[in-house]
Amino acid sequence: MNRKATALDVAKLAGVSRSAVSLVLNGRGDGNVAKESQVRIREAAATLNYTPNAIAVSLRNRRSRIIGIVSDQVVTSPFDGNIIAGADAVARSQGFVTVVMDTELDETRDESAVATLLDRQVDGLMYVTVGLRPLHVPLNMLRVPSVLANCFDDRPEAGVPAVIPDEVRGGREAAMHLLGLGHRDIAFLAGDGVTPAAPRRIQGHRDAFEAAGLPVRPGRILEAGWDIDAGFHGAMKLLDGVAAPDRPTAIVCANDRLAIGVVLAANRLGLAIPQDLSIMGYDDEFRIASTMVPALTTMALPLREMGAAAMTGLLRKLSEEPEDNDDDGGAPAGHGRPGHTLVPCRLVVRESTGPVPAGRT
Amino acid sequence: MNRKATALDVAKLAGVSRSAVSLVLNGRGDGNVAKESQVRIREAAATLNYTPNAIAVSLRNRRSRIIGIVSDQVVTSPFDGNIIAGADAVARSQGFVTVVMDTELDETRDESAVATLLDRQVDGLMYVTVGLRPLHVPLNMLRVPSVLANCFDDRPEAGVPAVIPDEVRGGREAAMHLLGLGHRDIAFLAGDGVTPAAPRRIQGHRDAFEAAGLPVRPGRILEAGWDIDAGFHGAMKLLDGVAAPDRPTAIVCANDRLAIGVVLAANRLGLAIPQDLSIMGYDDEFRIASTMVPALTTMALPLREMGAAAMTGLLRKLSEEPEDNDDDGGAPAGHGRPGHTLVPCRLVVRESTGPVPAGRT
DNA sequence: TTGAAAGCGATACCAC
DNA sequence: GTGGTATCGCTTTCAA
Repeated sequence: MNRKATALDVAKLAGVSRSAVSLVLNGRGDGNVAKESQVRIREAAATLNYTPNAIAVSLRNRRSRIIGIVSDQVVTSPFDGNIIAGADAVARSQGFVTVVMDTELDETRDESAVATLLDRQVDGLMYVTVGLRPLHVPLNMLRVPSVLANCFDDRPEAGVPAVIPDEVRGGREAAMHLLGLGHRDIAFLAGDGVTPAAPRRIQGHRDAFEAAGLPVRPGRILEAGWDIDAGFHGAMKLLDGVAAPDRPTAIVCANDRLAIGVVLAANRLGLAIPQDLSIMGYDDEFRIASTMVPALTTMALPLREMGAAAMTGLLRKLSEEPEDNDDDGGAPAGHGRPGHTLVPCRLVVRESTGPVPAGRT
Repeated sequence: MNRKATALDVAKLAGVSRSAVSLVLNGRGDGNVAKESQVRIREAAATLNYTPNAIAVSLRNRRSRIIGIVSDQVVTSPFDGNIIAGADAVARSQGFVTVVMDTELDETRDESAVATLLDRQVDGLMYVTVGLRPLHVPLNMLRVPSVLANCFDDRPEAGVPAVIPDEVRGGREAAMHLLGLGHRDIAFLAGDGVTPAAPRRIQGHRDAFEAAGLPVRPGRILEAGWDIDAGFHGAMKLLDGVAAPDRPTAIVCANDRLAIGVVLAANRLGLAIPQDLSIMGYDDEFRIASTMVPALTTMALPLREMGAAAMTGLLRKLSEEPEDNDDDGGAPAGHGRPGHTLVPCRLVVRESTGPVPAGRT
């Protein structure tokens, strides 16, 4: 195989001009090019294994059919990769290609990543983060249609639409699951107050109790961190040396890793799960929640759906305003703050939750 | 901000020709353009916020300074993302940009991903996989300089250099760590026989025993899978209902998730770690191994280094053969099979391993 | 129905 | 030292 064939090669082989080749291969042959020539052109293209040079096409058309994705650390961390998967699937299905640049959480690289992508003539941009968080949107993102996935503009007027999980509802439904199993004393191991996910999940938790007309016992909401050891120590604080009637009968964790820590603590204290203690995770982390012993009941983040929704909205905007710039950004479907699309989480019931122990209802 | 400035805009503003602009901005001004003009050109470029259109440059130069990375599922899975991080860091440091396409393990997308990247004029290609494995190299990869990271050509003549972890040595050093602590009865929970990582780690394990002149007890090597539940059940098989003298005093796991399962089993059986049982993981999975309770001693995969080594080799090849094609592929540094660069793993000692229990030496 | 020609934006050669 | 011009590969308009 030598250098790639060009449209000119195809034209020569088919005995026509470059224009004819272009027309036919872009589906605008009928009515412009003789049927016979069309066949010859297609044959020639096939034998030469011709695919148009995307660079030249981009230069000519001033559009590249590339969507640039800036990731804060989605690529390099173990989390949330499925947002990109969902986005990419939608893009591909519409003939777009995604290009991912990861800044590894270095905010000084934000603008340069966007600039690089813009220099490559991306038609649109998407910013994806690990974990829900406010984002200082790179200024240059406003130059092309853009969307945020798992993050939202930290400036009030929010010009860029955001697709985020409905964390409040997730927290609420997690609590409702346990409430429905008869639990009344439920603890919540939160992450930290820094990222907005934990507070929202807690908010939902409180909402559920309020709706049920039940009180949340004081000291039952612990800011613990996000990792296994944090879950372990949080659980020990709640359970170790505490008489049974004063122990929570269920613990909701702000993620699955915390839940692992809680299970480790329960094991060490000789508490059976879910007979003595129900445990819930959050995230449905891949091959963690489902393979834990016992398998974790958890609230699955709608990562794929978020990515797909964000990309769908972006591509819609692209096709609406083929060449223009700043539209007034009509609010996309969904509720919550304008410009924020909330995607619901999914309750996944497995083995780590069960009915409240007898005598604790 | 309107449309981007072009070289022509800069030229006009500075009162010179496009050629001068091009020369100056590419550092070839001295000796070609008057000092004075140079200053004016730079000023004009700055005020217009000019950056060259990368698409146009690529078309003209027939090189894009883009390295295409095809990932089997590195982006979308939680694993091995740091290979890409390491590769990207090296590429960026040399003025290259990486573009990642993830096939989500769909091999039918391999060729089309490569083709898409080739159409975009990538200067080189890298294929990255989750977990060490043989790869049926997409034919089109041979059209530009390429490299494999964490995988290797499944055809013997291996035209494409590969950078992979030294799994045999990793397994050996893991065993040596435990041997050094006095353990003599060490079990190995392997993944599956399908992926080459587990067999190689086992090989290293056996090598260490042989070098120490010690036997590996029969039944001590279990093919278990890769997940938490597999580790749990494997450990139960080794430990549950077995009299102390017949229990292994240490268990090496083929990854950290298995180790979590083993810890869960040990907890349930009332075995203290590491007093009664030492446990080792493998991978040093991010925020898993280090936050386990107890924190896991493990063999860290050199992901970043692998990515960096692969990219370094690729860029070197690019600069050596600026425009040509097929070189005869001199073997890169490293040992093992020619064209395979082995990167050593790193032993990380934490709390889950300790001296052999008294009486079991 | 077809082909010639004008760009898209930048680079590099070659006269001046 | 400088600016005109061909070229990269493709699309699209406009005459013939």
